[in-house]
Amino acid sequence: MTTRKDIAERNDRALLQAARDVLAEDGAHASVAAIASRAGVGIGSLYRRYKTKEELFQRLSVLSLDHWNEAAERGLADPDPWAGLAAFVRSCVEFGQGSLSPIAGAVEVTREMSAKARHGDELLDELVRRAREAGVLRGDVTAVDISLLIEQLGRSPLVDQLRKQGRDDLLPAAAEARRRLVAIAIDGLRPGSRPLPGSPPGGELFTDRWSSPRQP
Amino acid sequence: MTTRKDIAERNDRALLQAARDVLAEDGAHASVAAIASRAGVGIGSLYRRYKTKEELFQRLSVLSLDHWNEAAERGLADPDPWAGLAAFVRSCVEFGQGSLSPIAGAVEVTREMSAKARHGDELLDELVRRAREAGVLRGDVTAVDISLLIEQLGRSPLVDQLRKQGRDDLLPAAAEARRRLVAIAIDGLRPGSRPLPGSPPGGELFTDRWSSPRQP
DNA sequence: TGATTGCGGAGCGAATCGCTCCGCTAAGGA
DNA sequence: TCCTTAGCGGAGCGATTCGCTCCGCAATCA
Repeated sequence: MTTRKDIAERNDRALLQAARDVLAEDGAHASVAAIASRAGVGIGSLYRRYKTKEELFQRLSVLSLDHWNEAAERGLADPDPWAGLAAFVRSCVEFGQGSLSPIAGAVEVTREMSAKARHGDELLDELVRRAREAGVLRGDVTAVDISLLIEQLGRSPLVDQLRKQGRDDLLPAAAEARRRLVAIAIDGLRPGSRPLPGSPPGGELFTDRWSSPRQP
Repeated sequence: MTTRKDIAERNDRALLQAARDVLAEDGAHASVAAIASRAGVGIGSLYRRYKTKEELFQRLSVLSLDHWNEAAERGLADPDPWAGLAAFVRSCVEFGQGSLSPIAGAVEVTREMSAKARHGDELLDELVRRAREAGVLRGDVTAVDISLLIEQLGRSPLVDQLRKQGRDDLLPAAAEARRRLVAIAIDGLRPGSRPLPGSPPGGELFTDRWSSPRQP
């Protein structure tokens, strides 16, 4: 038997996942109608849970930060420094961290969010430091590089395109191709003799993500 | 002295580059007003050159396919198989091939475009075959994987976000960080003992990109 | 200098936006 | 079993943004 509460919880989860999907496809222009439709939920139901579009996006941001931190903790708990780091990256990519970059500069950043972001930075720094000391990470790869890698891999243009064309039959193949791509990119982090171009990016790029002022 | 013709040509180049930039940031929702504004050109001037928005996007697609094919020819001309492949990928990423995926399924695909796309597929296949036979490419990396890698790296979320926040001072650092990221991803293509997950994607995924029917 | 080219942007109708409100279905209580 | 009511879906609101047209005016050519 499905109680009211069950339906509500299922709808809420569907809404959050749909919001991530639509954000990944449409970026900052993602509309609430598209999110509700993707979730298979009426617009009215969305607005009973979230007073405004911004409130939904803030909730999404907090959940995303929580996932980042939990994944980093799990990675640190792994005795193998490389396995821990790789699992962290993979988890963040699969969660869809990268799809949130369009709203990172658009939502009001609460004190809670910037505190969690700061903590997440520290955890990633530790993951990187541990992997580098163990010699399983390219010496010139920084935490900023990994953060950007996660963001860059967050979207799946091919999956988006196929879905818009209604080629649902090819979606599994596309998802698998994407998984291979992520594996390739992660392998690029392992030690190699080829130096990366340019100087390592400073911390300013990283810590600024959730704390910089909104565009007026 | 700047003649009328000079101004027209400069404007046309600015429009095409602006279109790529805005497409990378806003995806399929990119507006002509945003493109013209980014190019520093009036909307009227844009519409004298291109009758409709679709015509601009088609021109962009053809230029993109041309660049792909020329970059692949240059890569094949390089006696070093790995250097040729890496230069091809880097050139396509820098050109912004990835930013066109939102319109690939939206514009009317002409016979000319699908012919060029088919030729581009053959060139990439040859680049991959050559590199693999030379032993400078992971044995389980396919042409599809490389095509997806180019598409995935085509956007630069961090640069977009910083620009929207008006942090132009950080743009050079962000661009450099992106260059490092591309280098990391390309390095992942080199031979390694770690097998990629899943089975190699079939050609259906690849050749379908510019030839599949439009969504009704 | 007069003719003319072509640039920039105000403004058009149409489409889409975020959001409100309400009829109606179906779960809960007796 | 039947009434109550929680809560879902979507029509429709005003505001905004869309693609695109048209024209006044500055700058170039003859």
